[in-house]
Amino acid sequence: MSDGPFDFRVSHTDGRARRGVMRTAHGGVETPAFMPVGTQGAVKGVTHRDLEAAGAEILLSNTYHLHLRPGDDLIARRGGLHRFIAWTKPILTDSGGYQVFSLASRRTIDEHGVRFQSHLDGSSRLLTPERAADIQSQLGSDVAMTLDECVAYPVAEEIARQSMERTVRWARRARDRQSALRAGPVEGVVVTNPGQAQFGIVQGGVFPALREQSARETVAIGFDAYAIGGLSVGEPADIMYDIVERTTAVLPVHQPRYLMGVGTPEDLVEAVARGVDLFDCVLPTRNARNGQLFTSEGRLNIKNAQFAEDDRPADSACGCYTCRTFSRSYLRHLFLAGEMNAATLNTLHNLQFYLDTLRRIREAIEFGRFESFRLYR
RNA sequence: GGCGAGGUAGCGAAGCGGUCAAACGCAGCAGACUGUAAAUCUGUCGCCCUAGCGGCUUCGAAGGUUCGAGUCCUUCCCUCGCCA
Repeated sequence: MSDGPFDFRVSHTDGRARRGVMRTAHGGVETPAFMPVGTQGAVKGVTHRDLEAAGAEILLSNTYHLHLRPGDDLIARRGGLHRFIAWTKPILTDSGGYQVFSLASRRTIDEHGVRFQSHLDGSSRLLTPERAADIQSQLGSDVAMTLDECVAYPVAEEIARQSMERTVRWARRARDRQSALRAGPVEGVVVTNPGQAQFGIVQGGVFPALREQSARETVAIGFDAYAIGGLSVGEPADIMYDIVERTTAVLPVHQPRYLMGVGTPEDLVEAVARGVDLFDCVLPTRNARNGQLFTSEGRLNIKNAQFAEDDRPADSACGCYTCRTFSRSYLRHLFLAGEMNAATLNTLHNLQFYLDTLRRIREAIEFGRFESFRLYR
């Protein structure tokens, strides 16, 4: 585990829900927290200023994508990812493990690592646990994720087992590599953030026994926090909730739990109820660009003809710039006209909705009202 | 007035005797999206319904040839271009 600035303190609990603060080399994050996804060093459609105004305290970015373009060497020469993208708050970088899943048709995998055929120029790119750690060291994110294998759903138990066991072995290698990077100079690798933390990732598909084994063995390696990966890949929600519940039960209570890639607003509430502290998801940003708005009254597809002459804001309970200023009628027009403002305004709103939801979750936990919030929000 | 090109579903545009209610694109309508190869993708898109290799009415108009016509013939109407 890190002896750097990384720290996590739980200040309140309500049932299994926890409210706390996660400290990193670039500042603190109130948890439970939602991390907007900025894969390539930017959250699509909005500025950093917008993100801060909406209350974002931490961004997620991506090892694989930044390695391919503009390259982690270039970013290291710029002084690291924070300086390069001019974001002063915490950043967590995914390892490229999700690309093992999403780019399954363009990669081969073996014990050594994953060989990708770049989607940009077709070149062959090898990502190993060590390489992913090196790249993230050069990026200098506040939290580095270990390289894992995210398997699809459904998957046979034996396949899930082999994959999970390999992910544990990879976690060990990633841990050793980060320790080496911390212990002294490593040829060809620049450490742009000495205070970088490292999270291990639990896998095991939808099989409780595999999840428990994965959690136990990953915790035994010793990380700053633990993520639950490989969920929300197509399995029913109640299965996901069940796996989350069984997994958090095995994870240390004094360290953050991060549910990767999740989810819908309801997923977030249900996961917090099961002891999760961190989330990231592309839903608010991607769906915004595709015309779907998350509101206090459910999802709303701004493209629908029923909004053509609707003068109300997207969500009357929302205080974001979009909702304070524009009508559904205008938002629909912008979207159908292909104006890029449509993507921006929709993204602004969806992120505000997500960040507000987490804010309300934190308040509810703090005041011991989480269970009623969960039921009646 | 002469010569030439052309009139196909909301628009553009294929089609050159049967498998055409009619390719394809756009527009329209609806849906999907969960550690971002996504401002993307899917379905639908003449009318009717019990929604089916179902019924009905279409391809400028009217006649005709043919077992069968959006596709061939005749006449008419209308657009566009060039020449008078």
